[in-house]
Amino acid sequence: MKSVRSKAKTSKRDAILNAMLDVVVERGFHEAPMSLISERSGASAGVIYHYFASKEEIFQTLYERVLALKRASLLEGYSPDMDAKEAFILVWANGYHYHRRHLRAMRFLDQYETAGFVCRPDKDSRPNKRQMAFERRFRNQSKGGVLNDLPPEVIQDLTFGVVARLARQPRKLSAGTLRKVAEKVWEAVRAAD
Amino acid sequence: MKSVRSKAKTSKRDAILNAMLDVVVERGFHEAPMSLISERSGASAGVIYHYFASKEEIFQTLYERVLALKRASLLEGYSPDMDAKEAFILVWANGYHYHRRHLRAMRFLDQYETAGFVCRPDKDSRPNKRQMAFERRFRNQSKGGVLNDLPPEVIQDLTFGVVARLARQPRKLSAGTLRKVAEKVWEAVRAAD
Amino acid sequence: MKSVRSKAKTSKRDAILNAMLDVVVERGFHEAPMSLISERSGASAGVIYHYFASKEEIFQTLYERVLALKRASLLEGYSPDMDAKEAFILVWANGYHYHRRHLRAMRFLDQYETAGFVCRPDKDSRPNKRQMAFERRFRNQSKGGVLNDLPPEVIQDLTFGVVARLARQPRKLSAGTLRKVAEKVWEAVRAAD
Amino acid sequence: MKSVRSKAKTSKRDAILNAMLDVVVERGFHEAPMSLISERSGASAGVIYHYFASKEEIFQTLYERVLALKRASLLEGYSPDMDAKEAFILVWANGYHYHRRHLRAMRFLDQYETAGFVCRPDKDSRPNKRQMAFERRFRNQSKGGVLNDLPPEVIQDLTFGVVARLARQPRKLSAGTLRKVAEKVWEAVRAAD
DNA sequence: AATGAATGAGCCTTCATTCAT
DNA sequence: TATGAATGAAGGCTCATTCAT
Repeated sequence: MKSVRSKAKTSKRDAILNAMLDVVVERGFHEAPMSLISERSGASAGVIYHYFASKEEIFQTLYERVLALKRASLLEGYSPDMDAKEAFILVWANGYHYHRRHLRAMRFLDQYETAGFVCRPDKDSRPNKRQMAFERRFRNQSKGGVLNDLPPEVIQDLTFGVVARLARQPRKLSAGTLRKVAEKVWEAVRAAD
Repeated sequence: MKSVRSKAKTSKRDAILNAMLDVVVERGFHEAPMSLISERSGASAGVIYHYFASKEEIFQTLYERVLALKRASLLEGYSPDMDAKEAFILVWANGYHYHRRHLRAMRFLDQYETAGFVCRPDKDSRPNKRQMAFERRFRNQSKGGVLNDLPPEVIQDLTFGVVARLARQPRKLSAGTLRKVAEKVWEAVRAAD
Repeated sequence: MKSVRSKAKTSKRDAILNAMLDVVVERGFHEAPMSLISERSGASAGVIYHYFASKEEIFQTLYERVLALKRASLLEGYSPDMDAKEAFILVWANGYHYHRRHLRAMRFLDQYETAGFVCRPDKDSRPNKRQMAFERRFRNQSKGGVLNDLPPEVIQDLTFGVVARLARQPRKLSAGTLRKVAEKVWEAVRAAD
Repeated sequence: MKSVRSKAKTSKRDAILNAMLDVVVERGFHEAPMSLISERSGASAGVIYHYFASKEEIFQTLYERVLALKRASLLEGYSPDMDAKEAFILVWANGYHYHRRHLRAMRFLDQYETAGFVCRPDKDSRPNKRQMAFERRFRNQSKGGVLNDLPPEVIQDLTFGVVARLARQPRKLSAGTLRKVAEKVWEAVRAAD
């Protein structure tokens, strides 16, 4: 009994979040009235406020959920034993595929961020050990990492920035092209020999 | 005086456009009520509709104006005699500086586009001869250009995509760093020897 | 209680319609702002749009409701056995009294029609058998009826047109006068002996 | 010079009145914005207020002008020597033709009156001698006139009311029909022998 | 948990009118 | 006389949110 109930609960909450995601992606932040969320999610105007304190909170929740998703699966298949270049290419391609699989969520992120919402620094993102080890390896040469000494935001942009935008393109890149691009990017950010 | 009148006229129209640009950049498309535009521009709620048919038209006008600006100044200082690499770096840096000088306008563009407004293909953008010559030079190797054969959207992203995002970063890059990044990018997109 | 709710619901909808009727009659179509309807009906500005899609729709609904009312009660007391003249006088007087009882509704109708609103032909007005029999009897002599051969619109005007306008006069006619007028009208439209 | 000027003046004033008449007839009192009057009349928004103190005054002026027109030509062709019945029929038919010739003006009148505008009793309508003589003749029998003793508003309605409505019908009545109707009406209102 | 009627501030826009020129 | 930019008070309508049920 309980589980059924709490499942229904969960699924209604999710329905609301999903409806909001869809609507924002399809129509933009403006033109995302609660009435539409209500209609699409199947939740009445009233209950929505049982699950969320305000419209803002739905955005916030969605934002955090999407961010969390994003952090999750980049390191799939990675092991510290791998050659640095191969590791980079793997993670980069992971990023590409991840973005393509979650295009709607990514577009929501875009909107959320460009629309100027306050993006409070993501508190839940304590990197786990694996992630920390990865980050320690892929940092500037001067800090003992395998990357060159361009400023971090530049590195960030050349790597994840590029992949994020490529993934948004309508045409999917072939595995071969993807690898070629990854190699070019690697050349741009790797430490000099 | 006619000039006074027409100047006042022009400036009020401009004041409206500028107010809208500012407000959208500062607060997003949502939360850009006409009342605020009115207040900031110094134009009464009523006159705005003397200059523009609707809020939408203000957006549209702004969008076109910003696009036109953007097209304008990339090739400054470029001459066909220049070495390809140097030319690339020059234009790339032009892009960087241009974006930084017009950050607000660029942010508006971002918003306009990510917010899902219909972006009708820019009809006024007939490239002039100089631009066409430039484009002929900087195209894929297989088409006789100086760039490698990665797909155009990839090239686009590696070059202008990167520069656009870097320019949005809060910290301004030094001339040295800028040049270094440009060189890396150039290595990524240039045709193989 | 369900009945309470649905009653409240109904009565609020009705309150809106009544308020609109009153306001339009008292002040005309122009000068019938929604704010006043809201105030008079006791419905907030917002809920009105819960019951009606637009101001126009209120007009439309009112118009149809009034038309339906009008069709209802002309033949009260009429029986085919009655002498034609007496029948005519009865129905004519029915019309008079009906109009006087629903003066406000009739004035609304006047306004609606003279103000140039589109009056789509009243679809719900299928005459029942009794009405059809009546109409068959009271038609032109050449078609087997008891009326003379003046064109239908003239007949219409001499009978219902006259009664409608008389009913709008401030002073109520006495039963005697009413009968006298009805007889005069009957003389004007009856078939020659 | 002067005459030219004052003629232009007059014609602009008239243009405004005519534009208003047209617009009100075509679109109703609501939806008759000054901007449209300005456009249709060729007078700028500003000058209109040189000729009229307010929108209301335009209505008022128009109303009085139309009323005056109406009074003007009913007695054309009438002479006291005529037989009462013939006189009645003549004047009645005059009314018919007059209304048909000035349908737009009449519709304006309808609108003005049904829209509930205050209709101050028409002060300029001092009947001239001829009119007074006519009215003295066509009054109740008990007051020495040639009409029966139905109440004045009833008489009014049976005569002018009927003719006014008939004239608004799309189809024009033939001279023959017109005469027949006039005779019927005459029978309804004339004094008993 | 859930409904959906209700609220009322606020949104975009219109429009009668004024006023500098 | 004439212009038309400017004003600002509504106007119709939307929408996040609340609340009785």
